[in-house]
Amino acid sequence: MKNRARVSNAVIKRLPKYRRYLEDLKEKGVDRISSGEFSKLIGYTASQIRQDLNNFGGFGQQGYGYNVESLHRQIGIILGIDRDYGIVIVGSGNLGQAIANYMRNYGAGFSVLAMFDVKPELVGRRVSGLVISDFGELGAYLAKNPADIGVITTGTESAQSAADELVAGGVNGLWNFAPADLLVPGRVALENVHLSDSLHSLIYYINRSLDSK
Amino acid sequence: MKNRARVSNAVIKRLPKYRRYLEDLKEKGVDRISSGEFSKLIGYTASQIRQDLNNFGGFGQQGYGYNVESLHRQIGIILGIDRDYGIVIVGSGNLGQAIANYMRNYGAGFSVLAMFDVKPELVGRRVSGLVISDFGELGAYLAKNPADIGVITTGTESAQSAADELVAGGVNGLWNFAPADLLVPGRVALENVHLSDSLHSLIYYINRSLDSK
DNA sequence: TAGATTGTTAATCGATTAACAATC
DNA sequence: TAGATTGTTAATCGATTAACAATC
Repeated sequence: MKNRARVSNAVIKRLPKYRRYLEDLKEKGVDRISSGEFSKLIGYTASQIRQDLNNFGGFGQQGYGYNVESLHRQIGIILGIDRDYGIVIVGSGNLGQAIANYMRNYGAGFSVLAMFDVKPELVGRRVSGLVISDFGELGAYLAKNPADIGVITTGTESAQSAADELVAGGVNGLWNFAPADLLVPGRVALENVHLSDSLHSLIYYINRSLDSK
Repeated sequence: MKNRARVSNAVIKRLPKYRRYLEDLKEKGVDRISSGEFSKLIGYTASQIRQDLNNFGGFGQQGYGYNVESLHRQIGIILGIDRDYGIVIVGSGNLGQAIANYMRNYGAGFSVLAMFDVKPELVGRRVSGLVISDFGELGAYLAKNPADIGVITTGTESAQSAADELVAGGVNGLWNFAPADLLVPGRVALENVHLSDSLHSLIYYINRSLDSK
């Protein structure tokens, strides 16, 4: 067990954004940045930026700031995106196909290994070079070809059973797009993309700003 | 200007989840629930549930709890999903098409009015009964057909100009799927679905649980 | 060296939880 | 009425911001 103090969820959720901005800066040829300049760009306080980064070590240098290239790489390592992940997608409708494409064109880092669906009319179809398999074959497939991440793009009613099969098959994380709160053992990471919840809060904010006019 | 005290973002983000669980309960024929029972189900403390709901009024009744059907309806009204929204989608690749389908099959509440793209090979194509138009026509279209919400499923580089056109065309909210932080005037609501950020934090948690084994 | 800027501790702010009087 | 459970105030907890000594 690695002795890393637990870092708050709020910090983790900001890391990808830091990395995204550092990538931009890198592309623009900027090679150093202070927490003050970074603050103006990204919209977090300088204090928060320094505090956040210091959860993982002292990446800066007094009087200089942070080296863009090196910090970008470090955050990649902290997140763990410096290695490859095998992906399996369950639910091969429109959304599943879009995610398959998204991940295949992501650049390095993700290999979409297989796609599954229960619907006979989808099984056998080709999506960006992959043939959709029957959901019933998922267990046997994972036994032979271990995967890191299971993507759930099924309907609500099938989401939990998809999760169960994926977990039984040994995946370490689930990326869930179904509007359901899945039950998974503690060892399995779960990240939800609840599109309908997101849309609902958008609508709240639309009406709030309409109200105040 | 409606005199509604500002409710914290954390509360708003929980409202759709409350509603989702109430919908389930309604379907199961449950007609009342106490904050204590609800707590066990949804995983928030009873205290938080009562506190959250009381931001919008006293929906409960001492000694009884909350009426499921009525609370479900009330939260819908608070969110503003008791009326219809016209949607325009900019970016008609895989993700845009998936979202178009998603919204068209959402049930009531959303009308996807039109879809746009810059790519000539997409323009003219048919997606679930809609013909994709050229992005250049967006301004003229919105002038004739006002829309409430603009969905941005373009690439990163086109996202800001898509946002600008949509805002100029009078939409009240943007649902942004591009990995970019858009600049929009205060009157326009903005909700981001940063898939890559979500995926990156999933990967962090996968590695953290692998570490601690 | 002097100036800039970090790393880190202390202060503040906001959100969550606990407690309990009000009341159905 | 008695019991249950809310609405709401007070206490706690955690996250953000401010301040500043350390140091490049």
